[in-house]
Amino acid sequence: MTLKKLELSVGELAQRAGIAPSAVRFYEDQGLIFSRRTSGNQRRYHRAMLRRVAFIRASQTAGIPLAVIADVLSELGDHESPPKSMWEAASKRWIDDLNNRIALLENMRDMIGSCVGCGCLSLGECHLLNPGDEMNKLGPGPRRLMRD
Amino acid sequence: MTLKKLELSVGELAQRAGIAPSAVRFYEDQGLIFSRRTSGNQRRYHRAMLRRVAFIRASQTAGIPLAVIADVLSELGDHESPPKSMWEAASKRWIDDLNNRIALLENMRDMIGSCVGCGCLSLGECHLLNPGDEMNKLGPGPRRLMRD
DNA sequence: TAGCGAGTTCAAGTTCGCTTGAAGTCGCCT
DNA sequence: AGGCGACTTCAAGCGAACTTGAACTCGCTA
Repeated sequence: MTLKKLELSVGELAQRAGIAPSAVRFYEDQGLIFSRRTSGNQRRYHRAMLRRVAFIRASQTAGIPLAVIADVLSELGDHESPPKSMWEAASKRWIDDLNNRIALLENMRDMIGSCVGCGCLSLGECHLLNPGDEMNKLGPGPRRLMRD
Repeated sequence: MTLKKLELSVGELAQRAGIAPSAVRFYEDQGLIFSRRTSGNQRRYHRAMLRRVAFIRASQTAGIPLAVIADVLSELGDHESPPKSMWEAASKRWIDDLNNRIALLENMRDMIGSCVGCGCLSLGECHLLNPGDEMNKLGPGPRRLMRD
């Protein structure tokens, strides 16, 4: 019946993307998405923003901070057809990062697995708890799970 | 020459664990580690706390929030020989969680890999950006990368 | 025993990723 | 034309994980 809208209000985008309207505005403030305004100053989002939000959420799920997502997204630009080379570079960045994070988690998991039942928190022979500085090097600062 | 100390001050523990003294105190406030006090009210940590801090940092690196770490650690208790069954349960919890997170990251990576060069942020055929609700289901709330 | 680097507490500040609230405006349906 | 739900901005608040600063005390060394 109704024909497919190509512009969405904040509330519509929010609902269809599965996030709160406040989050949509927040993302726009942060330069992650953009909109045009109606004569009455209301936001109107192109349907493409749905995909952009999906990309943002997916990236977040992988633990990538908004600032980094914004960075990649801004390199992609506001235009409709982003340069392929840019997207390739961004993808490489993502993948390298994801691979690092996956490796870390796998190490954790395997170490914990080998720990089961050893009671190692009070004994001395666990290689999770005596990792020879490996872990210390990897996560020194505050909540820096990733990035540079 | 000097014999191995079995108690460490805040600063010593901090340095040897590779974190700031303020972080050490913070962890103690949060019940992640504990100490005895000297007659002059200064903290003295048992060497075992080094391992505990290593464990905390390792867990954090895997993206596990302090509250959860504290939870597991408190179940393990302050005593020297934690019940094996408890440690097994905790390990299972960790491993399940890690496996979930690893799967998520691998999906992300593979999707991005298959995206290289497709320019999909503006085109319509990318399965990263049109994941059929998969991703939306997985990461709906704010920064909830994990937990329950 | 004096000095001073390291320790103490407590309150406030910081970043991230939003949410909430107040005060007011828009736009669509009847 | 009126009504009311959805929109607007701006400021403040929140929880996690710490850091910073002020004001003061300890404890080891010379």
